[in-house]
Amino acid sequence: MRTHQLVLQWIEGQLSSGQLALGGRLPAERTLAEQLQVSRTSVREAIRVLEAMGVLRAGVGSGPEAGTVVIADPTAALGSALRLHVATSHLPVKDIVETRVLLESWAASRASPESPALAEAARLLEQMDTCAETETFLALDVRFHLALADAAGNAVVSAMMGSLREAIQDYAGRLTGNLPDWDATAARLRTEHRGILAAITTHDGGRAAQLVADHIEGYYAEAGVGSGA
Amino acid sequence: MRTHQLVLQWIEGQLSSGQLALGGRLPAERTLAEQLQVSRTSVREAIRVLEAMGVLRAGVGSGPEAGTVVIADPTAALGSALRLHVATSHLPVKDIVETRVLLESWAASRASPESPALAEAARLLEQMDTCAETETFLALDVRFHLALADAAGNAVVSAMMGSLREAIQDYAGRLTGNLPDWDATAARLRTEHRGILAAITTHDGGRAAQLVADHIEGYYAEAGVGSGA
DNA sequence: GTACTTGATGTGGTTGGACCACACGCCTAG
DNA sequence: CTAGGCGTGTGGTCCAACCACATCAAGTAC
Repeated sequence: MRTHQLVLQWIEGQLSSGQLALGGRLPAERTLAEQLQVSRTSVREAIRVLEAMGVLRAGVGSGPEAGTVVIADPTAALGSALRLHVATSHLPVKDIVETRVLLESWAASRASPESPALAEAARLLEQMDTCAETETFLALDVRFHLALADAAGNAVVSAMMGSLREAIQDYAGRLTGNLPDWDATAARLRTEHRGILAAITTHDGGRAAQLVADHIEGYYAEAGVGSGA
Repeated sequence: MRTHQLVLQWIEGQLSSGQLALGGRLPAERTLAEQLQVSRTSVREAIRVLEAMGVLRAGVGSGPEAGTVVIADPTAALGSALRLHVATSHLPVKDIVETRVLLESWAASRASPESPALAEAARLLEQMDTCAETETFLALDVRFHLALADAAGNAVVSAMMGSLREAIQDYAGRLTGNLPDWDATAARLRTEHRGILAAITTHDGGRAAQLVADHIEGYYAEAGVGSGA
């Protein structure tokens, strides 16, 4: 057992037992090193790993923002992991898109019309109507789809959706340049978004799922996947 | 930008550009530190992160097994990340099981009867028939379900399935103790497994998906979820 | 009395150097 | 030709020191 793994186990134990909860602060690195009878180096390596997994956040200085505190950002961990494995060409982009369709369709079919996340999605749609710049539109589009996923009320699906999005963010951004007529595409996206929202609010989960699948696959098809770009 | 993140970027760049591929070896820590003009500590922190994400594997000593080599184990990264966030009570086990049902049902509906993974699944079923010990049976059961997921041919879904399984492994193991009659349960599981495999080989994806969903949910229901255990 | 300056304190961030355990492969003694 | 030992290179660990930063308290000027 390597030393930093010992520290990892200790911290995970503190988390499991509830002695270290969300928002809680880890002892200072030097203090923790002395407590566990290991070097500060090993403590830092463990903290780095947990930081990469979205469990901790390290802040320098003094005061409430400083120190190493417990956060909960599953998306960060899954996202960078997926991105890295895409970089090694061992997770095809095709599979990521396919998985996203699967998760988001399911989320749409399960989304509750009364969910606050769905209200947020509706607000985002309104903002997209009065939005001219492509970049802003795309940012709102991302948030709309994430809100849609949240509306299903499954934290794991939400986290995975967010991480999938993050993993192919650069890729999707490049695709936008392939579109022949952005204004026409944006108009179509707006219409489809409204259709999805309408299907959910009328409790037609099956139709919502189908619309989401068509929406995503249609975009990637138009933006060049499969057409040589 | 913190120093170790610089190293992370460099390595990710090498991976993206293909100059560092699966099985390739990273320069020695001391060498890399000199190349990038950073301390060995920072290099090591970056390597730790990538190791936790299943991208690198560090080995001491000399020879082919030594050094820091590129691997591809997306499951490890996603699994430990999910497990940690379950520990912080921010990913309910219920959501994990629900997601597993979703992914595995989809995989069953998409599984190709000619897939090598499906043949592997069939072999595992035969072994389970001639298996007496509970522990061995459960180990084979895990491998059967993972093989089922692989048969869909989507690397992302496979990785996520594996990581979900890993994240709740301890939890599921504890559940087994709640079963009133293990032999009866094992017999039922065997029958259901065969039914799933039969549905796939007869190209009845819809039925396979439904059987998988019933199979998983039935097990958790019997083992105590929702019945106070 | 109030407002500003200044220093003490504590945090993570980074570095260089040192030593250890390990595994391989050469090289020598038999 | 064989068997053992030693050199070399790898990651693993630890230490001591220094830096940058943020806060807070004491002190000072007004």
